[in-house]
Amino acid sequence: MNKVKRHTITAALPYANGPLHLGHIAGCYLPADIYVRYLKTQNKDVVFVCGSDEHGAAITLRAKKEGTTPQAIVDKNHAIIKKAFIDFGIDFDIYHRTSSELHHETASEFFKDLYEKGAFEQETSEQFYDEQENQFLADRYITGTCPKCNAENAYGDQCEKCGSALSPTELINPKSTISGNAPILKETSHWYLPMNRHEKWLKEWIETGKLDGVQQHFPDEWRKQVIGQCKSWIDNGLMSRSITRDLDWGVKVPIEGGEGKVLYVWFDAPIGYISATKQWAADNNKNWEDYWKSDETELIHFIGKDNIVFHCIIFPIILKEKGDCILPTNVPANEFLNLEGDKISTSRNWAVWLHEYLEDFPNKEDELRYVLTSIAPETKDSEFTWADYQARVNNELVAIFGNFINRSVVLTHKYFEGKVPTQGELATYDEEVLDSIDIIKEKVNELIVAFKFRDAQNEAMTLARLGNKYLADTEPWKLIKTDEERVKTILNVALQISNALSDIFIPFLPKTSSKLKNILNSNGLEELPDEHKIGEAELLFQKIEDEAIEAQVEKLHKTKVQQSNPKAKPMKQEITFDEFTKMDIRIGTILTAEKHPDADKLLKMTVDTGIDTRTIVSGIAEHYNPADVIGKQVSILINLAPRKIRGIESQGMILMAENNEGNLAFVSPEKVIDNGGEVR
RNA sequence: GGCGAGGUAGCUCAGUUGGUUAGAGCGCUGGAUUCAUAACCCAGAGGUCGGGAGUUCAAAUCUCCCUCUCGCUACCA
Repeated sequence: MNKVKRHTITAALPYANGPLHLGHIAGCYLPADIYVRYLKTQNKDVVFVCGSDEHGAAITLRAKKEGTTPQAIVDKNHAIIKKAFIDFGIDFDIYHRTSSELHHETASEFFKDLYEKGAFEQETSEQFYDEQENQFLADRYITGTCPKCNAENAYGDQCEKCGSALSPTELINPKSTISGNAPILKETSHWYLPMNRHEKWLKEWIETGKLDGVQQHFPDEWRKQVIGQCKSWIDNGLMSRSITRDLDWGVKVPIEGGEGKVLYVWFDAPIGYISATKQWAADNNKNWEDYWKSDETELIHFIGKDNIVFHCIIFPIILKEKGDCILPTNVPANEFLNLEGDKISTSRNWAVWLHEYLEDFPNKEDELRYVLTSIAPETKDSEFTWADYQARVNNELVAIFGNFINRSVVLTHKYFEGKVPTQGELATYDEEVLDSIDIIKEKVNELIVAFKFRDAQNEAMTLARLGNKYLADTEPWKLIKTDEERVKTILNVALQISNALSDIFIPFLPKTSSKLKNILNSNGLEELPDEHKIGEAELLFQKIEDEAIEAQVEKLHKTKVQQSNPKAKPMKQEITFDEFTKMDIRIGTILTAEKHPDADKLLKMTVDTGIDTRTIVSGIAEHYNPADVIGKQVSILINLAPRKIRGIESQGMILMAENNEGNLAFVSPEKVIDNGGEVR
């Protein structure tokens, strides 16, 4: 690529369906913010865009459930998220939203343009339709029994109980969530992005960094897991993906035949980066096209690993089809952040919410930034624990950084009335220390540019460590009795280090940096001049007390307990006795059991039902070893229509009880019953 | 099952194209010190680099097999 003149930095658009947790912050917003703040210290031309992703069926569904409008839902969440970002100090140039008029316009134009270029294929298929409401039902508007785990109220695209991805037609007893009626299948037409057309250039672009023969990025600079994941996708063959939906909340499909349809969220959301840039450009007298269409612009997407396919495959296809847009220069996706030994989970409420942290730890934004950067999941999943948070704040920020500043400032006040003492003749040691300031700065910069923020921050801390060592080695508190001139030089050097720290930490700890600059009275000063008056000593960081940490751990576990003992599911619809007697449930004995040869979760069993011996395939391999189930008496639904599962016909269903954690147990008779005994 | 990424000191992590006694920060132990938020400074202990086999003069690093964790994916009546 040509010389980089400007930078377009994006951070994944948060979904306006709930608040942000620490995983989001560590995953993309904090690294993006560090990178951007660094670029700005270098006076680079940079725009940092983000915004709320406000479309999608999940939001309309929620609105319905809460008896409000989708707009009200997103207005509320947009405000919460935006405020949390501002309070925390993520410094977007613009935090936009996809429900804005400008975004609709932009996404609409994009679609139309690509449509006219023949980038899409139209396909007709059968989809569920609610006759009473006269509308097609998006995946999320259909619930039914999950075909995988039998949970009630699985959505048409996903079962939240077992996490399986579904398609609506797989659901058992599908129901429209709008009218409650059973939907019918009806033909509808949608547009698809035929991604297979793009496999060849994508593969070359990912693997070699070349696009149409031009070096566009350097794969060595990309994270291994990003390249690996992309190759995996491409090598498995890219499928056509539908980019429209029958829904009325979203960006309207702007072409003939598109009535009643909107763009699917993942098509519309990344374009949000562009519409945000447009808005920012309009507000700041800039030309947005410079930031998306110039090959002198570096485009960086900060995301979590769950977003790799969208940013490295789908969005690049869209951008390339558009013709005049640049492709991302790098996509430094982070892995996941775990919490206290478990995955972060919104549904189980196993999370530390950003807005709650900001309330519980006022004015400790930088402490959280420091810890999250120290443990950033850059190369593998990492773990946040409150004990570690406390240790890092107390042992590193307080003891090393804060302490060094405090001792330098206190000594200056004590001996020289708060004025920077004149630098006398420098000893070799002084020169070495002063030289290492620039060396460390240079190293930090190199690491930031390579997206190694964890290492970069650690390198920055070495300057504070060096400062402490310098004071310990030179012992000005002793020398003051014998050699005041020497002490002047020593403290001058210590203050120059302090000042350098205020610069070097700008990207990582912006609030601390400006606090330090206030203490040193050094805004805009690269070096502190002789006799410069500094402010009073003030602690940069406070220790985190044990009680505060214990309270957080307790809070976390308490909310989890609440969630893991939810109320039992509501009763299903009433049925008649007749309907009940249709089910023929018998006691049977498992005779043989083996793992299904082609599936991990399935056991193939033969059972004696008293009537016959038959084969049943059941998804319990993760809960039971074959050897342990042989001989067990179980309840079997024997008149269920046979069905082939992964190549083997299953003739009935073994009844299982399931607890809140998804653990399974056989429903067995309390004493031995003859095989074939009826359950009624 | 397929694919991708990981498994390195108590904890969080580095280890570039294979090369001398495997590193950092924190924690731990001991020492020194008092300017400083019992902070800082010095020293030390601590690792058969997930397990096994192979290639090589030489393997944490390359190859194969196994195993565990995370993600994507298939299967779950």
